[in-house]
Amino acid sequence: MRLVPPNVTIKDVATLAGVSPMTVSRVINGGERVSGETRSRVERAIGDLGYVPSRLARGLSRQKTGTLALIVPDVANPFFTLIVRAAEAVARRAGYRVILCDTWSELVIEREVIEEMIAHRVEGIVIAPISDRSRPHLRRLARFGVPFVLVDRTVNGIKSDVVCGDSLGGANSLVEHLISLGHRRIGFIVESDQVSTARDRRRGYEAAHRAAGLPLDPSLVVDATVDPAGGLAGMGRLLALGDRPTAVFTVNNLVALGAIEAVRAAGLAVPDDIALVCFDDIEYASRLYPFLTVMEQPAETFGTLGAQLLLERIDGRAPERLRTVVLPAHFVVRESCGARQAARQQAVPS
Amino acid sequence: MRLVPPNVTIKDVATLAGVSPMTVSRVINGGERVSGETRSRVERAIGDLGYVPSRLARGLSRQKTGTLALIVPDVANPFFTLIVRAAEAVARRAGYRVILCDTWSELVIEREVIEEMIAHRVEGIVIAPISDRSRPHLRRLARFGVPFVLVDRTVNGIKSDVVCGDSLGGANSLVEHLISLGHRRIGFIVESDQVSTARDRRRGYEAAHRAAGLPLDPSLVVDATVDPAGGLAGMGRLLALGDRPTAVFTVNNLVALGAIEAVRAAGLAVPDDIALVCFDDIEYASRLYPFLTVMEQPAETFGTLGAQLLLERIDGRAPERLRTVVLPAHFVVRESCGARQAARQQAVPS
DNA sequence: CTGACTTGTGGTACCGATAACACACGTTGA
DNA sequence: TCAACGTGTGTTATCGGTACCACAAGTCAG
Repeated sequence: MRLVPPNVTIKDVATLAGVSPMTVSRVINGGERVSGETRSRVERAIGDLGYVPSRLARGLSRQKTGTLALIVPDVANPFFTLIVRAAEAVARRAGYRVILCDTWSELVIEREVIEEMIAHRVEGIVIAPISDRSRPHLRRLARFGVPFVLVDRTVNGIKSDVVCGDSLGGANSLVEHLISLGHRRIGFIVESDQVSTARDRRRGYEAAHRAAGLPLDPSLVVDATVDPAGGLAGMGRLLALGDRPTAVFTVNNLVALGAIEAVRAAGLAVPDDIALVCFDDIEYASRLYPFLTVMEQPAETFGTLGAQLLLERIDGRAPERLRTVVLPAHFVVRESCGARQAARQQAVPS
Repeated sequence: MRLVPPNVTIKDVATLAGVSPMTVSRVINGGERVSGETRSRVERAIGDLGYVPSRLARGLSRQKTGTLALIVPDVANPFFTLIVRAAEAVARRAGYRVILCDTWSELVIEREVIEEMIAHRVEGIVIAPISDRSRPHLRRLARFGVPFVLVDRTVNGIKSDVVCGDSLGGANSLVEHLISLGHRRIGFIVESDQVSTARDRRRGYEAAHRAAGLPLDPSLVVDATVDPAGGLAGMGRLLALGDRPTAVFTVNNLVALGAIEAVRAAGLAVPDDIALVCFDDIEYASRLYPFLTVMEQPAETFGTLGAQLLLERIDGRAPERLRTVVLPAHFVVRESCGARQAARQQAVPS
């Protein structure tokens, strides 16, 4: 097993097959008029030399790379992982290669990554942006004429195709549910208003209160980072309130995990002392222990649709106007909200 | 906000700045002898035109891309997700860009992806291969002189740097633990012997039996796919045995989830009727519900070390000989093995 | 029989950058 | 005063492909 002599090029193949590079190129790219005999001679040469055409050269001369980028704030977040897989599958089936980028929810990295993708001359991008502060990065994409689709989050001041969930309606339903269970002081652990989903869920939270004629107590709404640590801290602050909430809504599942830890650390229990609901499911956790009452979003569909809209835009199959797809969320009642417990107690009156 | 005229090139910048393209190139790449005045003129031109150098062209002319690939069988598996994040962080800090590829545990896709990465002229690859059947793909990498590091799994017949866990020792400890709890019939749900980790864990399972003088019953070892569905099916078969096991060891965490479902579906409980242990933790699930007794592997370290070994190899800083790093696993006792329950009963004798 | 058309192939320029060398200027020291 | 050198910049060729046109040979209709 000899090492391939550094860089077999199309010329080497051409020489060995006794044809011009142009003919080799035709064989590689299929179709085109090449006689069967020549074709097989070239194919043999390719095999013998172990030739793999350079995407760099091809991209440069064709002026297109056949590559898309997929940018998310956190691949380790199961929600984004699902989006990524689905989008990649669609892109691959359409013959595109996909570069996956993780911004770690850091603006600086997001900027670098986007710049990098422009440099790579990707033909389009599916991106779950970090927040409204991503605006300059997206503007830059627009300036370069790189088509992009926003998934999960919109960005103020950016017009583009969008696939997102019904954060407002979903939050409204979750909080409504808590209210219907008799809760009057409902905490909300949420991230910065710079993130569209946080903003919308906050509006849903407020709408549900107004609809029920409940007052809005600002001290019940706390800001946090979107991870278990944020949930831990956020719930800590809520529990420290003089008049603490009897139920809490967290902006997503990871925050909920931290919140539960805080409740337990305080010697309390979910849902007995604090009822809990949140957005997004954690598939693996729910299989092991179907506990969290959640507003489940169809993550794969975000990815699938995002990629499809992008492909249509790239191919020019898309309509002129920009499209916004809002996917409904699915309410899953389990233990953490206390509804089942309440039902059981009702069924067996003491 | 005007659209950038299609493709600003180094020539456009040169013209606007009144210099040659070569000088622009010098400015872009820092260092080099360029007068301060010229430099700032060029920089202004770059800014005005919104110029971003093409990586394609640069890669082609420099004959190196500054890009690494990261290939895993399943990004949605939390274990691989952690590896990916860690490896990417290391590579990024070293100034490399990273292309992440998911093979979906399918050989065909793995082959395509590897071919694709050769075409992209990546400078090195960190790969968690699918199984021994990945051998031809890796051979091809070797043939092309693309350095690669195997993580998590080795491949028969492939020599390279490797970072893996102590599957043999870990499995041995897990099974030993079950035996020490009094179990005599211990099931094992595992994937094909073509996967090195499965092979090693099987050897550990057998070693523990031999050390304890227990017989090996082949009917207790069942093959399954490495996901919850596999666990469900595998446990189903074990439960159907006339003389069913009292404890089960599953090859990883996802399989364990399915196995638990099967136990529950049969109207039984873990650990009361069936004790359960497995490899790999699921961070999010364990936070919510610290239930599974696991052999936890330092996933991030797999990624960090894998990337480091690769970078050293690329830079020629690595020693001639190939290195194999075996990372110890960490035994975490929780509820699913029944040890705590046993301890409690012992503490409070009836 | 001839001109138009098809088929298979080659030649040349070019995609956008950089490597390697060339060269026009000071500077400097003997 | 002049050779040797350093500095800043330009020229040319090249990386590995493909687009576009040219062209020879064969086919076909009128």
